[in-house]
Amino acid sequence: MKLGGLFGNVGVKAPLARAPKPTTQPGGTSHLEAVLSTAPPKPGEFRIDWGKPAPQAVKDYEVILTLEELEQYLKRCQETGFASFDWETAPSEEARAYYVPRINMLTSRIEELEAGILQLEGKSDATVTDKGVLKSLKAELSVKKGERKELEETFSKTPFDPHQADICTVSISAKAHESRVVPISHKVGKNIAPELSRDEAREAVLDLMDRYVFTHEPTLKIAVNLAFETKFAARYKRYILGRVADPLMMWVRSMQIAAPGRLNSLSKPHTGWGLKTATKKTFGVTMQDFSQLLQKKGVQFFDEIDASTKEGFIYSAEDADYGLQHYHYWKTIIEQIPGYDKWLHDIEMPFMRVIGIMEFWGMPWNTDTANARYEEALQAQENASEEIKRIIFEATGEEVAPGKTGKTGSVKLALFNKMKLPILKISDKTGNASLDEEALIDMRFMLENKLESIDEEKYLAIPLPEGWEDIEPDANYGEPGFNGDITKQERGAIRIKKREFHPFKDAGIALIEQMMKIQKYTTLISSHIVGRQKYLNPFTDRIHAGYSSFTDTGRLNSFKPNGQNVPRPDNDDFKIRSFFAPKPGKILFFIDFSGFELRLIAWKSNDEVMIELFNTNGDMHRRTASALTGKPESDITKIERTNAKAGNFGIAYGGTEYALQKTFKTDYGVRKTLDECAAIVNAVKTAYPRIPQMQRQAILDARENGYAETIYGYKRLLRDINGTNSKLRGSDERRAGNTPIQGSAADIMKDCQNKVYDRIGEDTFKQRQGETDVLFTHGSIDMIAQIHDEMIFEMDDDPALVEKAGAWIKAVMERPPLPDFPVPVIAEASVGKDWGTKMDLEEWVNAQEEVAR
DNA sequence: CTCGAACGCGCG
DNA sequence: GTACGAGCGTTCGAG
Repeated sequence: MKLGGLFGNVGVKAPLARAPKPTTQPGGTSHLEAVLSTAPPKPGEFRIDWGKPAPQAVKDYEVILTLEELEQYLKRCQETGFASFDWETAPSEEARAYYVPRINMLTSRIEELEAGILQLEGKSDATVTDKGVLKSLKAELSVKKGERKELEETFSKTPFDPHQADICTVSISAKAHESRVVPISHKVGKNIAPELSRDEAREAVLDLMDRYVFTHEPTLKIAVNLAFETKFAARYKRYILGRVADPLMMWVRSMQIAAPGRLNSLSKPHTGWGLKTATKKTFGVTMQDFSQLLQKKGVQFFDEIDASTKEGFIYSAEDADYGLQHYHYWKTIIEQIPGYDKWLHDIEMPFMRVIGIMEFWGMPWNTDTANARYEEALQAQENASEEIKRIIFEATGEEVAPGKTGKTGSVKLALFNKMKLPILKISDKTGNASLDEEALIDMRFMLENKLESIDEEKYLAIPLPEGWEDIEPDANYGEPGFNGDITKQERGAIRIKKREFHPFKDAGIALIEQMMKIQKYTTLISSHIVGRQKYLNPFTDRIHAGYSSFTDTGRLNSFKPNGQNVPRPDNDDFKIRSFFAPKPGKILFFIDFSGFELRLIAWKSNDEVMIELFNTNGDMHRRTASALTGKPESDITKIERTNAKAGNFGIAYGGTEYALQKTFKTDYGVRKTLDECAAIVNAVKTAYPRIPQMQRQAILDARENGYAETIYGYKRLLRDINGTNSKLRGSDERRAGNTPIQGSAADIMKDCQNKVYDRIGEDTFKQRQGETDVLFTHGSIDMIAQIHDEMIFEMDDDPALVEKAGAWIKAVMERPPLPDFPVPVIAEASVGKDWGTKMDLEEWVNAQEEVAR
């Protein structure tokens, strides 16, 4: 690799071919690196000149207390082209009115209980009744203390929730080392525009920021953790448009590639790299600590300090200043990583706003439906548990505790030691018997077919030879029943045929049935009903899942709760998706990429067959089935198509026959031999010869580069691609094939969502300016979730609006991701009153028009 | 009593 | 030995 090619035309100060200066900057190993830099870079090694950040200057920090001054400073942002900004937030009046009395009530009850306990404990002639009362008082005290602690914690976190907090301070920086702080709603000291109410003042401040900065395309809006700033802007119906940057994203993404050793965690690369840490490590500056500041002032929330004094505003001022300084420094780093400046500015940093808006809206949740189904689910779980206890007791006389999973130690003991059911899978790490769905399916199959080992499955298809009744399969030469003419397979078949059923066959099968049920019920209840409802926001009646994009492929992930793994109705007895239902007057709109990854494989591999198929609206699964069976596509049965679908799907993962076999067993309920699965894998590779070719090429590229790359330039290091450990290397080879597909899908989805955010922001701004011809306004069309190849919107229940907006979104998604993209990209839209019942968009619009007539 | 590993299951 | 990516609840043993 040529250095010039790698670093070509980037705006760094020092020529890169020479050894970097000794430095204490991230990734810099000074002397060692200087020596090594004369050798060509190894795969995955980026020769970064970590440079030297500009030194700190005398600070120009001021408080702004009039709207006129604010306007002047925002004009200065337009002049410099930079607006680094930060919100400070504090609980809203509503939130305070909600939490404070509740906490106080708990406190007075706790005091009452403590007094009662003290009195009873002081009693020398305590009766049995007294002792009972004392015990119950202590129990209640412990409960109340727990409740208070939880409520206090929740209250203390309200500043992070735009539905329970307000912006109380804004800080803005147009240039490094200068910063302006705008106190809006502090309870002490001076605030901006004292003649206005605080809500009016906040509106006035945001209005200026909106007009001069957020909607001023060329001014670069900079915020560390832009998702947070976006959320609070959305609270006031403001959108951050045009050019944006998030320095946190810049330093994390830079180090992920160029200095992974500096990160605390490779899987969660942002951990321990917040603004304060990054500023210490990059500039050697210790910023003021937020909680220490509050503690020093003896207050709980930021709006309780006087931000009009130097000591009070310096904290906010620093955030905006260092945000900008980080931007300048890390820009010199990302420019040295090929493609990263563009990818970060065009895709990744603007996407932080999408994360913010999706976290802001969350998903509507119907508590009544959820509670009703929860009762049903608990009953089903209880029934399964009782059945497990009963079956094992009747079979063995043992009393077991099935727990919530039916797989506790006592159950395993009864299962394997008393009932002697076959052990199917053994864990590599602990040597314990596994009882996952696959193992249970195999166990049941063995009991049903008298197998002693799952390897005997292959004998079941062997026809029994003539006179098998008289043949003893295990007899030696000369012994009665010996027959030297039968094959090993026939011997196996006879052995099974003559065998008795397992003594606990029926009990075992019944037990397995219940174990499969209880595990599924427990997962549904714990993770998907209780585990979601506990995140219900009392101020919105919605569930606001968190999102992040620090995954290895660049995909989004979701947490607290995970909004991307809600069970599909076809795999969920309790229909949990139907709990997600908007209020009357609203509908949910779903739009998903059709066969997205397969289309990206067609692009990446340039496979003529796939390209032709997608361009002629052909059916890829049918085509694979045809290749597999040799039959014409018109004769392919549903089952044959399903088999092929599993094969097509698996190929993207670097598919093996073993994994395919398992997929068939657990997902499709079909038993297939390894040979059959290998035939399917082989059929796919033969039908689309460029796929394996592309995967081989991807491995070669990754070996040379040390990373895999996506369509718009995200890079994923593959540290073991040239390693000696064949298992790890194999994993990285499959990743090399898969990451450009999965990661490109993520890039394209982000780009689409960015465009939707922009559109909503533009229309919402226009509406505020008095324009009436607007469609995508905040509160009428809202992007509320993303599940990898699907976006979910909440919209007004207005067919004309849904149809128009749907068409626009569809068009955005169906744009070619690159010029001359070889296959069409297709998005399919549907509408539902809730997430559990969807209808095609067209169908729904027609039905609505029917109703209207 | 807390914490983390292992396991199992939900999604694309 | 047995596929890509992700989060979370339960169980169980270590500290």
